Amino acid sequence: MTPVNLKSLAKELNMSIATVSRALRDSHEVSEATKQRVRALAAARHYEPNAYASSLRRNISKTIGVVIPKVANHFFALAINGIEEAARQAGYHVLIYLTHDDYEREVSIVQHLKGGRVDGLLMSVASSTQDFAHLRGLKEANIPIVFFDRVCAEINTAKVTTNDYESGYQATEHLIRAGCRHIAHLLISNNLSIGQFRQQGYLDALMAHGHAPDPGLILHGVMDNEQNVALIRELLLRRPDIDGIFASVERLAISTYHVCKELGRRIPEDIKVIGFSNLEAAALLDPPLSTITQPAYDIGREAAKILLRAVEKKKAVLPGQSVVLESALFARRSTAG
Amino acid sequence: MTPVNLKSLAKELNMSIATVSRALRDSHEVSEATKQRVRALAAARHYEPNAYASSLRRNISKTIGVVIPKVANHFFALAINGIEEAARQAGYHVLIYLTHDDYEREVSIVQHLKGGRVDGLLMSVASSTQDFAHLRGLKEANIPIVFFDRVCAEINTAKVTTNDYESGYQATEHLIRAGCRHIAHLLISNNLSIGQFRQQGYLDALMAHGHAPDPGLILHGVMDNEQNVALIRELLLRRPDIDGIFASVERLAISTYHVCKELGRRIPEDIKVIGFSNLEAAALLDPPLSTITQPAYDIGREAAKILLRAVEKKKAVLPGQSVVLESALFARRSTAG
DNA sequence: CTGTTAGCGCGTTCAT
DNA sequence: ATGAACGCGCTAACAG
Repeated sequence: MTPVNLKSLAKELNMSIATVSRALRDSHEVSEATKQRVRALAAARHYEPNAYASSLRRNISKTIGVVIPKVANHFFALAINGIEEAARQAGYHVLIYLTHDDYEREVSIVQHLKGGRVDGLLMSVASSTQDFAHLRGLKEANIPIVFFDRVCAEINTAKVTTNDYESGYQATEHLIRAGCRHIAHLLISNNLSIGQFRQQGYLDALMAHGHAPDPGLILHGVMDNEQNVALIRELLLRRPDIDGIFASVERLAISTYHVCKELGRRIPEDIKVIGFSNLEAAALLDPPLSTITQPAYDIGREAAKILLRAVEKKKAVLPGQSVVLESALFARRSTAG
Repeated sequence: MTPVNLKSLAKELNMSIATVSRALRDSHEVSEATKQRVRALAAARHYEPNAYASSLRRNISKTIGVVIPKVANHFFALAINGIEEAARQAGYHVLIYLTHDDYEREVSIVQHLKGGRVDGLLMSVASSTQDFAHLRGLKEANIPIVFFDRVCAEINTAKVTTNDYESGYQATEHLIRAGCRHIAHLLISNNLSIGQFRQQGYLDALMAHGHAPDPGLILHGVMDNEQNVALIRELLLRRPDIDGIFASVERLAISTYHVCKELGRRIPEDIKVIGFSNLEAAALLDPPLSTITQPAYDIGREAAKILLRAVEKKKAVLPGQSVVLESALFARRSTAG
């Protein structure tokens, strides 16, 4: 099995390696006749350039890395879809890394990536991440980074998010208008900016409509879903006055459904529910779940395009622009007045 | 910004590049003292080896490619999760490529990958793929491949699937036992083996219980979901005797729900439904959807492990072993007797 | 237009 | 136990 590379092609064609290389890259400084011969043989031999040799020489990998907490989550799956699309169109490859929301793993991944395996990085930070030293080093490594959805405020670079504050406000206002007087807010307890924005929207909407925020109505969920179910059950039993729930995370909305069924609390008659969710089947739930749905595909695509633009220009540092795409509110029977 | 590489480290330590390289690779032919010094400086300078130089030299990329139709699908998302886990544990990187069930794209991707960018390939073939020439070339390129879920029978290599025939049989039998007399089967019309296996299970189950298979009850869906809804509507109107539906694909099951609601056909009173689905929220649908659920994470993980074992052994060709994992049937209210 | 030469950063000889 | 030298496959600078 003789290897098919520039050298073997050049030998068979009786020309230099450089000429073959130029011909295949369609250089203007090579005759059309030569190009034809080279291309013909390359096709016949099924020549494929060695990506690593090329990367090493040009110091460009034509690869971007995507670091996300998880992939078994409709939001991230759709985002990857958008990222892959943008990357493919630009001739880039996509490396996937999952942090599982683990800080150590995130650090390890990012550290490794500084070795030059990727030309740029797309990232949604892990919820457990608080120290961002590992991200600062990227600038020195000449690797631009674009955050999407779960951004890191401390790093000055491009960010693509959704209008989380407004969405939280709208969701809460929607419940208020549907007649809810005691609206609980379920969120995952971490230091992610999106959670904070959504919560602030919730709080401000309450205030704007003359409802006094009640700390006892805010439930901080955890990673383990079993525990969340227990926490929600406890909350609903402790506060039977709750007549509305705004879940900041899809999983908490789903768990709310389970608990309500268990406790015999009817949705939406007893409690109205709305949640952040990208669940396709939300409309088919029993009852249908009202949702705030993020344009996940567009977020991924937009973030990738911004990154690739920077990569092409060899800009290691991106301007701290913040692109905000809008989520959509789908009111369904779960919040019917 | 002086680059941090073996050369710069060697210069600063007053030793040769070779020694630094050996020390970092923990070679036994270098003194412990030297190792300490090298490692200390490498850590201080945040040295990361250049993956491409290493790959070029060793002819090993420590990277596997995953080629799948889509990622915004719970099955594939979970599979990637399993793949990434196995890869990470073995120190491998994961490149993702989406075919969108397009044959041309699949060929283009596979062709490109022959350039040596990956050490191995995991693949679920596109539904439109009929010619497998592009896959045969992989053996010459020394790239082992493992198929999962959507396998290619014509290529002799390892495959990881679920027991699709048995699942189709069980699903149908479940409907029969629930009292259904006219069971329709919805599948996506393509040449994928899984669809054929599931259909055969359906047919055999009917026969085994004395039901004569009726071609008029088998609906071949298409890619476009709008059309599927129309086709299902037409089928239910044309055959009001249908009292059971076995959907071979999640999306068709969901569409069935929509059509039934539209036509006022109650589930499960009028029609009982069961479908292949990895939808987490299936239990919360209205009414709950009975499902055949594949162990997607395990499929991905298992496939990756088999591939990585071959990669480590530099085996370009894998024995044609077929690993079959079992799906689980979750009977819910949608098929209640 | 084409050939020669010189690396990219690393791992592996072969010396010593 | 360490260093010098070569080459993986490719691209770019410089000749001619």
